[in-house]
Amino acid sequence: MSPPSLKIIYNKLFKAFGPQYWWPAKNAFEVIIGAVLTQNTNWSNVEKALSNLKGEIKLTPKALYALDKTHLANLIRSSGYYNQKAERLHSFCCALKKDYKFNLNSMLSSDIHFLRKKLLSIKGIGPETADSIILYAANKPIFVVDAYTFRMCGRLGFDIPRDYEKVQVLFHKKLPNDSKLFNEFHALIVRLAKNYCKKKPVCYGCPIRINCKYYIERPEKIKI
DNA sequence: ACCCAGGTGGCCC
DNA sequence: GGGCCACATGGG
Repeated sequence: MSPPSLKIIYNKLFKAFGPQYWWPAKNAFEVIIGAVLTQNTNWSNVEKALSNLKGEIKLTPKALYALDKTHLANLIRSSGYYNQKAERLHSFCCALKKDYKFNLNSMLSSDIHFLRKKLLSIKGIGPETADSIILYAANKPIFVVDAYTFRMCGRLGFDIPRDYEKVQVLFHKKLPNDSKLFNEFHALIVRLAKNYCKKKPVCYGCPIRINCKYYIERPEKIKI
């Protein structure tokens, strides 16, 4: 049995859940901060950290840069890994200051491939965080792969390794190069994961009928 | 008392 | 290039 097409999966998810209005932030810089804070972390913990941060400073690159790192770490404590994340937010601001004089718009309006390389060169920004920034802060078409994407692909029976770039190439190959579609699709996959397929082997009511047993029998491929 | 969450970098082989 | 580990909180 071959896995269904990605376009069909997208249509089913959209029909079931509707538009997701991502990213949950009110400007590009907030997207970036959220993207770093949510690394391997529950979003509700990130919201508390963001709210603390907003209570302390105006959310601009310059103001964040000026914040003492220990103080910053304390403010974002609820998001976990707070020392690392304070360091990561600071290094992003350093790069922005150094290469763009704190002008975020200038950075985000650069060429998509150049922007990705620039972001990946910043310590603490890996492929998923970089792509989230490109898609949700810069509004440029790139597909964001995450743990849920691997899980979904595994459970649907896609014959592909758990490899960020390879899965991304698959999505780019099978879908139109449309930032609006990439935006909704990634958000819908997160939505799907929050509603279904956590622990139960069969997810009743799941709009794309994921059956985890299918994957468990093929451990050499994408792990759940 | 576990287990998990919208990852990343460092170190080892 | 893959396999492990540290990083840490809050909710189920």
